[in-house]
Amino acid sequence: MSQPGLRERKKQRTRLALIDAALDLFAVQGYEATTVDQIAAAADVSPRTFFRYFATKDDVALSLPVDGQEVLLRELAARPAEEPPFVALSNAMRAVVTELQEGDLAETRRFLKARELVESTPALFAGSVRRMMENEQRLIAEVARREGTSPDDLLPHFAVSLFTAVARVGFESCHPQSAQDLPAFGERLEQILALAERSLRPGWDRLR
Amino acid sequence: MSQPGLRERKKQRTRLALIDAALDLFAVQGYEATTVDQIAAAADVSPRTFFRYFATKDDVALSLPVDGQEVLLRELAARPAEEPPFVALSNAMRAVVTELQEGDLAETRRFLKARELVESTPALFAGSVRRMMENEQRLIAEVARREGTSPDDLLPHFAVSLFTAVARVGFESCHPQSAQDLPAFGERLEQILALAERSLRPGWDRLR
DNA sequence: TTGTCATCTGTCACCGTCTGACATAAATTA
DNA sequence: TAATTTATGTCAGACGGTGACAGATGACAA
Repeated sequence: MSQPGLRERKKQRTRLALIDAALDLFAVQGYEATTVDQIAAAADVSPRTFFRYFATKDDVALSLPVDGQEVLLRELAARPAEEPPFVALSNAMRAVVTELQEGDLAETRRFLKARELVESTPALFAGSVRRMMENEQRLIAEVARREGTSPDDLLPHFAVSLFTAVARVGFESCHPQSAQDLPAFGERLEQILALAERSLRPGWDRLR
Repeated sequence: MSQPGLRERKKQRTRLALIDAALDLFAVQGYEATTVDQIAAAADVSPRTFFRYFATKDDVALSLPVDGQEVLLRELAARPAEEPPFVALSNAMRAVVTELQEGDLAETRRFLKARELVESTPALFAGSVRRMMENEQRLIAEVARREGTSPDDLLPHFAVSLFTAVARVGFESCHPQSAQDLPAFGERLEQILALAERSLRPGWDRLR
């Protein structure tokens, strides 16, 4: 019943072992105080192998949140074309949160752990922001495609930039510890989206 | 007439020498291909001394833009209390651009050079965003102080986050090459601020 | 089962960033 | 000029990250 071969399963196992080992060590000793050698030793692989799975040290903590960005992009592409950019982005984000709630428990726990760590570690936070900005370009491209405008057009940039700003503010002071607290994510999201709606003029994100 | 002593002047000179050497080398060879040793050699100091002036390699390229952030904060504090947050932030930014136009020519040239480099180098751009986010906290604190609310309050976060998003979009595709093109900055700023005003409801950034 | 092939892994050597410690040289002050 | 700061150079080293090569291991066909 296991689609992937032994080799592939082994790879996934060491990948998760590295992530878990890193997350634990980071939580106990702090990010900077933990060396790649320690992570590799804890996961029972050579230091060189670590870098075959993750390009940089922060990648190991950021890989899960980055996957989340990927999901957001996928959900955005799935939204109907009638929805204006900001609405589509909002609904895509709602779908991501829902997906997180319905996902595997261990996976959710890992994600929360990683998020907590990233939020409280400046170096990791910086890396996270960097990847978010890279992804922002792809969000802009997708919005431009939906709206039938050029990616150089100001509106997609403006809409996406505003949306990420809103989302960032919404989640920055929301720290669910366990998977039980997860609905807090959804509530917080609705709260901040409501505030955004109160602040923005109707139809601002679509040309008339 | 020179207020600071010889020692202080010498320090400023090597500091500028390091910045100029770095900016030149970065422009010619690229950021990653340039080593700290090369920069130090070009500025005629030991590599160790480089790190006494700049904590990291990217610091040397980012120090000027970071100074700009400092100016923004100072100008914000100088705005009258009647101005709502977003207006005060806008006017503070206008003041920064004006200050840049009226400043020393060589200084302006350096700033433009650094900005161009940061914009086109992912690693530097990431560092730039990181520092901007650190500064964002101070902007939030200042807005909260002006409005007499807690820094934990959602509104200062929201207002500052929206403003930086707007500013970022406005400047991202504006690349004045020489000091002559500098008015383009101001025009671009007015353009994006007008778009923001069209998109936001009047009075959104202040409690009623 | 066996042998071939592709792929993953460990070892080694290396470069570049960044830091602590110590000695030296230069500027400041008396 | 002598004494005291303070900046700088030299040195050694930790850590992140990479290329190259060899050996181990799973995939696959005969």
